[in-house]
Amino acid sequence: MCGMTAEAAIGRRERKKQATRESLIEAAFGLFTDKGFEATTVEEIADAVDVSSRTFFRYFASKEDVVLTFQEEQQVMFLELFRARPAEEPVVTALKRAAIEVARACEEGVAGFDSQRFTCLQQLMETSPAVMASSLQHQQQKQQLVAEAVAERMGVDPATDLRPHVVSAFANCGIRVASDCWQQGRLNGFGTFSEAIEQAFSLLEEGVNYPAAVTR
Amino acid sequence: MCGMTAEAAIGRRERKKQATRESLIEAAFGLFTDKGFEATTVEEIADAVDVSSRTFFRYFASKEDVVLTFQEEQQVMFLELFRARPAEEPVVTALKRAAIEVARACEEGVAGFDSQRFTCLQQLMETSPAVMASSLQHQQQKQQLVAEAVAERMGVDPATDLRPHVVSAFANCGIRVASDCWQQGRLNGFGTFSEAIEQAFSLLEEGVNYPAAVTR
DNA sequence: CGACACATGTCACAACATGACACTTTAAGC
DNA sequence: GCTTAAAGTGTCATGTTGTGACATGTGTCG
Repeated sequence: MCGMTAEAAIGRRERKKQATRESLIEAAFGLFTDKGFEATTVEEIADAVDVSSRTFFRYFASKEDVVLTFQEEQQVMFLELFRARPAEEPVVTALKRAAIEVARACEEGVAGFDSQRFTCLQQLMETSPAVMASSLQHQQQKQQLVAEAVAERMGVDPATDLRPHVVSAFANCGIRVASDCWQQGRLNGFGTFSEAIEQAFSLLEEGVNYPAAVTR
Repeated sequence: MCGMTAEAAIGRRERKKQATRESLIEAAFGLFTDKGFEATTVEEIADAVDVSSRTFFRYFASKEDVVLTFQEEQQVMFLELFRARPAEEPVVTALKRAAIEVARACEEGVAGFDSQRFTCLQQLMETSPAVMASSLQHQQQKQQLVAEAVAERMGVDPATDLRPHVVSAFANCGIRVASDCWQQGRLNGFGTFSEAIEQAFSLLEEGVNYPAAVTR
């Protein structure tokens, strides 16, 4: 540990790769913010970083893929936090706490979590159907991992028990709904994203099978 | 009502349009089933019906759009059935019953609901990410309508209350999870799609905030 | 230094999607 | 019935996404 950072430990080639990758993301987010998602072409992004379009597709499978980078990081963090929750906590409560922590990180912009990009991603999803679609799909795909973690915590077999899948799907939904409603300025009074998440998951904790006449 | 069907009441032009549209769907599903979604080109579909590719895009906004036709119908039926549920039923219960009815219709192939196409759609979603993505997006989009119906039933304002949105999102999830797990042959013993739906929604009715040790 | 692996550029190409314009069929008015 | 407007379709051109093949440089390691 002679003061070498992890960055310096790896070779120049790897460093360059990371650099162009990061540059591409940076350029992409910039252009998307300025001109919108569909209006900016892959060629423009590549040109901005001075690489060929072909190279862009060696880093990202599609134009959508660039913006999902961020979501991927969120997902990883979420899963880690969830696994770290104390075992005594009921499942949904643990999921809620984990989700809130991620939301906070996004808001405050902790360690690599750029809050500006977070906002940008939210807006892109609203304005661009393509981004929305791939975001949903990505989340859906990652949901499988959450289901496994949930099953482990519950001590049941995810291959035969429906419950962990249902729970993880609902967690997904909670986050999505909170995000949507927060974006649209719903939630009378509540401002932050994490508060929206809190609210959505609390409903799930309490149960949602409301009778026809709702008074509370 | 001199024996004229609704079909004959409209003009020849409209009839032809419906015919080509239906033919396109038919041809598309056939080719998708045979060769898979990505492997069949729009041109092939168009050729099969003897129209130009350009015409295809006058009927459907995209290749994905063809397969979503069916999902759209399901959605419409679901909303109708939900609205028709007795007011005394708790919300989630009503959603469950409606979902089960739709599932039954798909299985049995009632009135325009071809059970073969239903199966095909399910498989396409599993095998083709593009289909999955657009399906998710379509469902997400239609969820707004369900939220409004839920809000109406609950007697609350969807613009300021988070609950109807959460509930409709969860309903969506329930259907999705049931579909996925049913496809993958999970659900020890339970065979039909409607039974899977039943199971998923029942969990939601009962509440899902399970403690760490699950015994039941 | 020299051999090798890897990243990138260039070229070619297929498929999706859309705009513009011309042509035919259908519907509607007199 | 004839005319005229509207709607559907075909053809052509074009832009963008995404991928395969091959050549060329640049980094890595012995």
